[in-house]
Amino acid sequence: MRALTPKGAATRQRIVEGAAKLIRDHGPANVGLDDIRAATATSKSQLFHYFPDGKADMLLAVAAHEAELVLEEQQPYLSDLTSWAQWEAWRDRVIARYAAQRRRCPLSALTAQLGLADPAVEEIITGMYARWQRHVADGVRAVRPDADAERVATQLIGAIAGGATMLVATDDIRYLEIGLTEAIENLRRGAPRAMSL
Amino acid sequence: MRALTPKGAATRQRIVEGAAKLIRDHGPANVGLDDIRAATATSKSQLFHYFPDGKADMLLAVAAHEAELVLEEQQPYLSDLTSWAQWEAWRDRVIARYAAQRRRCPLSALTAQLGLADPAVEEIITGMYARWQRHVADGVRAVRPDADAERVATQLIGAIAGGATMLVATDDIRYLEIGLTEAIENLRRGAPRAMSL
DNA sequence: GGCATTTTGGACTGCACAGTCCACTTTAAA
DNA sequence: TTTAAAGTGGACTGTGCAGTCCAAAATGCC
Repeated sequence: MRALTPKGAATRQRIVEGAAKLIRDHGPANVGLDDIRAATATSKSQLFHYFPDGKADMLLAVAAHEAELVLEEQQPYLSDLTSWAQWEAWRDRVIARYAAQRRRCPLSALTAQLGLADPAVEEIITGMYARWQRHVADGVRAVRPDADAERVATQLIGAIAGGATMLVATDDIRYLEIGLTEAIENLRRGAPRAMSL
Repeated sequence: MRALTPKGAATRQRIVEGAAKLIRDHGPANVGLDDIRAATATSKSQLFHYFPDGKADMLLAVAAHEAELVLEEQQPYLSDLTSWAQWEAWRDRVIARYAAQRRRCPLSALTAQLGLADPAVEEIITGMYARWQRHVADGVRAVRPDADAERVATQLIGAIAGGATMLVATDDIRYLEIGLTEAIENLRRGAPRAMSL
């Protein structure tokens, strides 16, 4: 797998992006290797050349790719939540992104397909959430140094996850709008300290 | 499909419950009709006798069954959120239920498998959430008549959905604990009115 | 230019698994 | 007790699709 020539790397990239698009459009369950082959102008042997462990291997690469996009699409705000204005811009970006995507959440579809049992999948997902939450916690510390940043960040990530889940389930963006808005509002007006459950 | 004798109804029920258990344990993708046949002591012809449209038909019945359970397991609290003590008992029940289930969320797994494209699946899911949210909104009106009950209920359902999603993704119950606790706390101390986004 | 390695084409294999078929048995109503 | 309908058993079929194989072409290195 090492020693990829530029040409090879380009092909591999083409496969990942082509597969990602197909999966976004039709769902992982409805996309076969032949579809990917056709959409990316490749042959069966190429697919297995770049992903020796087969389809699972490939979907894993697609999942990693999608996870990366999730965070990238929140930039530059996510890395710079240093003012309430930035927080609002971030919130609007997140809501707009999910509103555009509607029910098509490639990442949740992929993980459901691959199964969290696979440690590699789990690593991708938990890693992404960890980075996401770290950025948010940094932002909390910037605007509310007295707050329990980790707790607030946990609440915020949970609100987004819930909004996304409900969006997929009911095609209604309000769960995300309300959940995220209230959570930020909550942070803004008070400063929740660690408390017992 | 009408004219089910008691024996037939029992068999059908046995199939649904047996399939539900298998799916909870192994995930819908890893359960075939032969597994269900073996686990429920039935034959292929019985499966298709009771579910003429095949596997999808059967998984639909399983999904409806699981959706029913989700609400039932929150009773009697969910229908009687008339005091803060009841609210806390409800919260504890919800958290305990998900803590016990850990990553195995049969409903999300099933819907991911069946796809929300199917109107029958969507009906089951949206119907369940609608009933859930209605109960919660009733509870809000009982303890905070001045609050925007629908908005608060939306926030609460979103927090639970997010907690469940993060539990599946990261095997960490704190998202649910914190999200639900903060949302209730938020309701308790203030009374959010409708506000512009 | 020549040799090794990477990249590519596409036919072929294997099988898991949903779905079919028909014969047999049990149930229940008249 | 007869008989029509519901219930049951299990072998069989068809196929969609992941994965294999080998041979040919392009590429890179000395």
